[in-house]
Amino acid sequence: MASERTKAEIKIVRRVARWFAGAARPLAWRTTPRDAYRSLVSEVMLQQTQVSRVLEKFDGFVARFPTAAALARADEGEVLAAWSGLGYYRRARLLHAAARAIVQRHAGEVPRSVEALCELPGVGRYTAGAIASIVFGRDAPIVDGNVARVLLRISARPLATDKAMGWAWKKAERLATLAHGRGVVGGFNEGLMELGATICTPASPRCGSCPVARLCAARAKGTQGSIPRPKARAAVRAMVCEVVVVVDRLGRLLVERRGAGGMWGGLWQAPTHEHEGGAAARNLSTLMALQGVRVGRVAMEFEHATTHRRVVFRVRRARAARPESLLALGRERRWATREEIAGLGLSSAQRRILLGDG
DNA sequence: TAAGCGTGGGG
DNA sequence: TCCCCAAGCTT
Repeated sequence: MASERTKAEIKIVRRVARWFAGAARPLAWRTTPRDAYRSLVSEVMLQQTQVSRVLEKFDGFVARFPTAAALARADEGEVLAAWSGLGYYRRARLLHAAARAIVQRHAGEVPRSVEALCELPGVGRYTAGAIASIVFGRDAPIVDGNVARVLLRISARPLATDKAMGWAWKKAERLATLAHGRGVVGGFNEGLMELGATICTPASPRCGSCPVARLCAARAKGTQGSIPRPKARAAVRAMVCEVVVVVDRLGRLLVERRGAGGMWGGLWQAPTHEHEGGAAARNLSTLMALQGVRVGRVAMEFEHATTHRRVVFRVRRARAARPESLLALGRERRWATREEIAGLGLSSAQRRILLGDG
């Protein structure tokens, strides 16, 4: 005999799955049948990233790397270039490592179990559950920001998303099992996310179009607008990037590769010196002067905001008299034409500086 | 555990 | 203009 809670949960499962069957947006990775590799790529791209941003990159990425084996064979530089502009670049390197693990440990086939998926680099509980349930129909829950928000509202729990993840996973687990028993776990899981992305949005949820509005406790109390509670704001640090765009006699530009860790890890840039600003700041123009480059006045300055930093880019231009003298110092450096630079992994700010885009 | 990691669009 | 964020993962 099902409890009242279970009866309500069964209704939620049925209505969300049925709604999604008719309301799913036709996205590039929603093929019939689903392809595990394409799902993996899309799920990693979608981590903390909006669908509209991913749509701009997904087709190009899977055209260039159509299988896990093809991705595994690629250089890391190629992968970062294909990821260029998407942000959170560590994901690209982890996805590359995941493809190599799939080739080495799973004969080139994306594994089907949550446990095996979780062992892949860059694949956590959410991504593993999404692939296991949506592609392979396994009994696995998923909780992302959308799902957490929808479940908090349905249960009228006034918590911040990040404080409610333990509760949300338990709730999602019960729901997923009920959905699995009815053969709709993938459609239910993805439907819950789709509901959060398109109807149960953070601001101004469209309850009039929601398939579970009559089962929603927050809706009944009118509190959906204040659930979830806002998260604590991340501290934002100020930073200055002193950049010199150096040109040689052939019109090529000097570029260097950033170290693997930290912000924009592994990406290419015009020679850049970062500091926190203020009186103690060393200046890249001084460093370049020591290397025989005469640096002009600031030619371009702009601000670039990230989640944790507010970065001022201060760009100077210079002409190299002895180009070879610049290559040995510090980071990996090379001279490159504009066409070559366009094919490198660049942050959006450096793309703007080096190529004038954006 | 909490901090670190990007981006461009929307309110 | 400014602040919020969006299909998280790693260390």
